[in-house]
Amino acid sequence: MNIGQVSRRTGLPPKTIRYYEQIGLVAPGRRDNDYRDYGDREAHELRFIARARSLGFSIDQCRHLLALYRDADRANADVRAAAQAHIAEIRTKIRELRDMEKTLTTLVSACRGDNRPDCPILEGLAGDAR
Amino acid sequence: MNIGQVSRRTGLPPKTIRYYEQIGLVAPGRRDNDYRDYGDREAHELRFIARARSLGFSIDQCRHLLALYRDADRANADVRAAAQAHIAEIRTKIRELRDMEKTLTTLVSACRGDNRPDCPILEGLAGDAR
DNA sequence: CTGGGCCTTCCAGTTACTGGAAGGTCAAGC
DNA sequence: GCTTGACCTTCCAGTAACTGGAAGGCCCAG
Repeated sequence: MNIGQVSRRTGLPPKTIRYYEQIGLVAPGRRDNDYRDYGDREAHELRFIARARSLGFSIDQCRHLLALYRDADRANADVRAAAQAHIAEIRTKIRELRDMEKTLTTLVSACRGDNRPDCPILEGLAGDAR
Repeated sequence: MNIGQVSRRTGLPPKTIRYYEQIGLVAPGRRDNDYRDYGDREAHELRFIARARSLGFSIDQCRHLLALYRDADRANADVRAAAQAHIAEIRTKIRELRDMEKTLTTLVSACRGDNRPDCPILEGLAGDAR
C-alpha cells in the first residue's frame, strides 16, 4: 500500500504519516523505487494512533498505548490506568477552561459595547480583579 | 525598575518578559549598564498581558487587546467583540474535551482491569467504534 | 512523449516559551 | 581592596506536533 492509500484509510495526511515514521512510531517497508510500502498491520496501527490522538492522547502516550496494543502479553490494567490518567488531565483542562469562560462572561456582561472608550473588560484585565 | 522587580510584580518570569520585548509587545528603556529599565506603565502593561494570557488569549490576541488598552480613543465594542470571540473558542474547546471525556469514560468502564490481555479500550481505539 | 498525480528528501516555520552557557554588574561583608 | 552571591546581559538550542514548500524522481493514460 502506498502512503496515499494509507492516508485515505486512516484520515491522516501523508506528511503526518511520514512524521510518525520519523519519530519511530510506525515503520513501513520500502519498494525498489523507494516508495513506502504499508501492510494491513501498519495501516491498523496508524488508525489506532489517529484515534488515540483524536481522544487527546499525546504522542508519547500514543507510543505507550501502541506498545501495549502490540504486546499480546499486556495487562489490560495498564491500558486502563493510562486512560484514567488521561481522563484526569482532560477534566483538569475542562475546569480551567470553565474558569476562564466564567471570568470572561462576567467581564463581557459588564461591558456596554456602546463604542465609548471606557471598558470594564480592559479594567478587569488591568486592575486587580480576578 | 529592574526586570526582577517587574517579574515579582507581574508573576511573569524574567525570560518571558524578555521574550515579550523581543516579539515587540512591551519595550523597556535601558540604563547605562545595559540593564532594562521598566516604568510603572510597562509594568502595568505586562501585568495586563499576564492576565489576558491566563484567560487563554493568544499572544496575537494579547497584542490586539494591548493596542486597545493603549488607545484612549478605543471603542469598547471592539474589546467586547474580541472577548466574545474568545469565549466562543473556549466553549468549542470545552465541547471537544467533554466529547473526549465521554468516549474515554465509556471505554474505561468497559475494561475490567484484571491484568488479562483482552481490553475493550484498545479494541475501541483499533476498531471502528467512535 | 507529455501531463498530471503520485512519490521522495530536506529545510524552515509555527506557538509560547524554557533551559543553559558564557560573561558583565552591583552591593555587602571582611 | 577583594570576594561572594545575586543580579543582569546576549545568544543558541530545544520543546510538541505537525505543516508548507522547494526540488526532483516515478508511473500511467492518452
